[in-house]
Amino acid sequence: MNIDSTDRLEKQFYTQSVLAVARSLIGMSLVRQGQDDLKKYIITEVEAYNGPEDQASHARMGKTKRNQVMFEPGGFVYVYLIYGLHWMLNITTGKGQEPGAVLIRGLDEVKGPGRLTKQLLVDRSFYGEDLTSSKRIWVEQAKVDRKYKIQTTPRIGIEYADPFWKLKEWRFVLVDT
DNA sequence: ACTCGGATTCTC
DNA sequence: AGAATCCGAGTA
Repeated sequence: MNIDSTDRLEKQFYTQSVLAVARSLIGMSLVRQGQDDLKKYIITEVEAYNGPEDQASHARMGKTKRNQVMFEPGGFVYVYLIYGLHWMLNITTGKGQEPGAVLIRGLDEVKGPGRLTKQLLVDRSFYGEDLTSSKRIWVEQAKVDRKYKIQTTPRIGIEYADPFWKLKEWRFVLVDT
């Protein structure tokens, strides 16, 4: 089997709206190719962060050194360090006009955005990685048959945002049925 | 140059 | 409930 699976998601998937991408990523496989091992993890929890008007998003202050990849067309990795301790893994979305990113918060084996980057060895070296061509990380359609529904809730850890944005149900969680 | 605080996790 | 621990962003 080809190591670079033909099931890899292509550019047009990521250039959809951030909400469409976030919802669709639930149940898909996050693939991590290491030195001599390839692992696939089902994505079970994500959050959508939208353009400058979203007062919970890093894009709220416009384009900066840290968030600049959010302003590119979708399909890139956006990683940043939070609390000086944890790397957050995001996937950028949109056509390039409107910044957007989906935070990967949980996998079937790994609960928590900080824990999963630690387990998958994702750090700042992944900033800007192209998911449509990377040799070490990408997303593909999961092959396993799994019955589930998608639950939505407000996003976690954004107490700084005003209620209008804090209350938006832009967190998506896989719930087995 | 200096301050502030965060899309979290672990331990007490 | 508090600590750990870094650096980007805002202010000047």
